[in-house]
Amino acid sequence: MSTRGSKQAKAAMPDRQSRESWLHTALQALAKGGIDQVRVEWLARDLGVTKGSFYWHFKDRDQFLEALLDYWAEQSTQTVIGNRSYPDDPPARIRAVAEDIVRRDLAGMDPHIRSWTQYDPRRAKVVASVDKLRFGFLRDLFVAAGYPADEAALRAQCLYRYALGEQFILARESKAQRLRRMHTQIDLLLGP
Amino acid sequence: MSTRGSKQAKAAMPDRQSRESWLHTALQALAKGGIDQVRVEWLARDLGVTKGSFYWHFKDRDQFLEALLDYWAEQSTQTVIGNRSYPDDPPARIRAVAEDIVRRDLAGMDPHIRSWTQYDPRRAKVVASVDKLRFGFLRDLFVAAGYPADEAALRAQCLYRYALGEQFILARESKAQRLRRMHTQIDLLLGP
DNA sequence: GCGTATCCATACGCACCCGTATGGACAATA
DNA sequence: TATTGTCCATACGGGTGCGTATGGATACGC
Repeated sequence: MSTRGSKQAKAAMPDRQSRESWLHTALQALAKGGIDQVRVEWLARDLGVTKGSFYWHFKDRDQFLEALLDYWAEQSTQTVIGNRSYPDDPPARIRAVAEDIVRRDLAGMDPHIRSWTQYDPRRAKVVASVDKLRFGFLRDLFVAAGYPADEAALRAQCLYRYALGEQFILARESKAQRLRRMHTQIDLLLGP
Repeated sequence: MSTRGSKQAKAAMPDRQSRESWLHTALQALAKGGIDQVRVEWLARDLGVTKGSFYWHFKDRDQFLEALLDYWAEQSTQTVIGNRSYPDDPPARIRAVAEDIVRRDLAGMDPHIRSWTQYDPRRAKVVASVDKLRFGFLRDLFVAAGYPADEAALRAQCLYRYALGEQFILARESKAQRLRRMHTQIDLLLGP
């Protein structure tokens, strides 16, 4: 079936799986259809192995899902904070960061994550910490743009909820349309 | 076990189920834990009957879920449009409607709905129509407040996404805090 | 070469949930 | 009372996904 056993396989596509390769595949599955798409045997099929591998790396599905949530938190905070170089001009910075949020690979994952974790206090805590971190990053941008603390927080909260809500609007729009509207949106927030 | 068979049962709690009582219970289950909480036998247990009733009212689970989505669409649009009496003053109207959105019983359902329907074109169409209707309602409010069409649409889109995103923030906040922030938010949108 | 550790394949039992088949309880009607 | 229609209980088959038990394959240290 697969190229299993070939010794010239690239290091990027190894036969032996790691914890992270399982988590990565699970995130893909989660992004496509929610948490109930994350099934052990389905992930195994995607990876070209059997679940024997899964139960070697993880105790059970519950512990795996906990690890998956932490993995998502790590990925999504890294994406926002990122070490990318943003412009120095504060308004341009805000625009660039907002674009990154819209463009990022994790787009569309949030509804699934939040639907999954909404009524589980332990999991909700992880999501809340991610929200706090991402919001704080945005707020600091508005502070850098010259707004006082409370004004900056208000505008950051608006922008964050806007970006979050944007993911859930299922209207058939191009990414360009979304970006253009977000620019107008930011102009409104940076205005008075 | 239950009061099954008592003839003095209120009409609001009948022994015999209807299509709507199944759909209502399913919405409750959906709001609590997503679409995978909507299981035939679990709903039956909640209703105090067996699934024999379910399969008399519905063909199968798939058709039931289609009906459930339509039921949600009907409920949520009715909640927004509602025949409630809102103030005449446009800004006060906007505030009142926004409060209703935050306060409404359907709060917290959207993430589950959107996580469920995101990658199903037929279902996404239903959700998109709900978005369109709710957005149009908000936009008309801003038009009534004196904004030109494009400005009104921009502000309505911002407010709608804000309200949508608000549902997904899992931070431990009181409803009062959320309402207060939304008021400040609306003031910002009504400002310049 | 030998043992050991790492990682996966295979096979199995089990629980859960869907859908069906069949009959029974109850009400309305004649 | 007899009959018919409505609604539900019970029992069953079948599929699916979780977790385990066990052995095999490969790599590495000695």
